[in-house]
Amino acid sequence: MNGMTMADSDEKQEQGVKGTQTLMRALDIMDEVIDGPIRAADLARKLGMSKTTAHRLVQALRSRNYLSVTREGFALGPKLLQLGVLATEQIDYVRVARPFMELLSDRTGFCVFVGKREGEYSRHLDRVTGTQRLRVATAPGDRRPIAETGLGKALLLDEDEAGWERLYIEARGGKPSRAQIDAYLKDMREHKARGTVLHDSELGDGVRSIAVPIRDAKGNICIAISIASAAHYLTDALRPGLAEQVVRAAEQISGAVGYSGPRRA
Amino acid sequence: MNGMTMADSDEKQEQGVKGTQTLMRALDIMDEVIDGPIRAADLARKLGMSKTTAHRLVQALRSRNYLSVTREGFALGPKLLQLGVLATEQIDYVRVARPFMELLSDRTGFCVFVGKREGEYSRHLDRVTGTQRLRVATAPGDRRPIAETGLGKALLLDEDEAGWERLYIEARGGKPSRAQIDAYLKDMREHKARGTVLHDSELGDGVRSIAVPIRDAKGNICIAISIASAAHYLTDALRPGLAEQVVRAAEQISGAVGYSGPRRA
DNA sequence: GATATGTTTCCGATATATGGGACGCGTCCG
DNA sequence: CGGACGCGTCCCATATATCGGAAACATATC
Repeated sequence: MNGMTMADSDEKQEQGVKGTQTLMRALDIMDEVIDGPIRAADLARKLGMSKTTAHRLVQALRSRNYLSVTREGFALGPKLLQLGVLATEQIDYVRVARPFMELLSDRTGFCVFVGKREGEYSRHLDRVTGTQRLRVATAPGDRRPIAETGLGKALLLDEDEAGWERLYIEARGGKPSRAQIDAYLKDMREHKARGTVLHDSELGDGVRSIAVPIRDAKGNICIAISIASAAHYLTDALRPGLAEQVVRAAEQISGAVGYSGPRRA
Repeated sequence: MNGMTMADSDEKQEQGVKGTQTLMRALDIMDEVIDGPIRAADLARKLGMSKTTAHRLVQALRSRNYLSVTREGFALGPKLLQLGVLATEQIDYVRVARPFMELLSDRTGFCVFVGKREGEYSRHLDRVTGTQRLRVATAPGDRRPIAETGLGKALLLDEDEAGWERLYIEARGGKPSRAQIDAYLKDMREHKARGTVLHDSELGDGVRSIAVPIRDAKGNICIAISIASAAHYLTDALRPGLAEQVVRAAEQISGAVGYSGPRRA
């Protein structure tokens, strides 16, 4: 159809590893099949390979159960179910997140944290200390009531309001006033709508943070990332721009652990 | 170092598709990585390929996020999380099961059914009519109380006893006697221990069935398969051999939808 | 039954993957 | 401290595994 004939003119810059054309093409096929069942002939057209090649690769993938045959063409195969489940067990969120945390720290200069939920607590898993003189003391391994940290709030964004209220009361130990609870809920609603948590420590130590949830392949919040510093540095003026960067980092990490958007079209 | 040199003795008979050595080797690597993080050099040894080749393939897979690098070697990558989830949505249990149902029907001559659970009911999804004159009337789409069919019982094997009792009572509409309930529970315990459901219809129509659950990649029972016929054909003498065959079919289907055994070693 | 679209097989030329070997690096050990 | 070892990385000549054309076959469309 198009001038695909010979003129692949410039190289694809994403070739990456040389000597793997076959593999790469096969994986290209997998990527196409992600979008739903597709016919071998269509694959050949879309990927600019001969019908023969498409057919050969597709058969190979099917013989290994990476693809399955359906009435409407080839679909993702059962082997992927197995691999998916096993990958879940092998994935190390911290290791995946590391490089992105470092990048974020480099670009902002702030301390970066990731943490996960442990029941009513949030557990800090990893930290990248920024370039700033003033450091936030929280160390990996620390556990704090989930409702009272920025990271924790981010982990709670999918929770319902009853959950927020319950966890807030628990975190408060004593019994907060109705007004306090309502203020907290209002706060959380805003965070949720924005997808970003802007947090000022209630301990009066002037620590501020910006936290964003990270979602796994199933769309659930699995960990959260945050940057934190003294309010003196993390000023209101800077917040929007920084929030933007944290969100971007969170999106990249989400992608790297298999998240593929709110809902596949 | 070891006698790996040349003596890979017999070829793999499962080469299947020709002209895909690279792909096949890459997928062999994936299969090795399934067993846990592994070093590139070990892959080369285990799979009888040169270090160079192993390295090249591994890099290619990593560049596509099918593998990730960890301290202890290469592990399953985030892309598999994404593919796993999407495969779940694309998998069509009925289509996967079809060929196995036909095989089972051919070999036994009986009617074969598959069905899934719908709350307190079991829904018959597909049927392969056997060669026998006498046919079981249940058609795809039919819904029966889950506790009163063989297929349904197989779907319940993972349920706890309280669940069994509740569903049995519901199925009975009226209130069964304590003795009836206990008999039912005893029955279910036996089915569960055996992994196979031997069912005689309580309607007095002389219909018998043998049902076995099918498990998905997570190990959960997702559908069940059964053969059914008149007790006149499906005699006590035949039962053990037939049960064996149904179990084998169920195992194959389970494998085809990603189940990888009770628990990976 | 004729046309169109997709699937499968076969085969020779050549682009492509292969493995030997070398290098740098970190670690273990005497 | 120096040497041996294991691992990841790179280069390159070579063998061969891979590619695509063509055509038989299968199925859908009209």
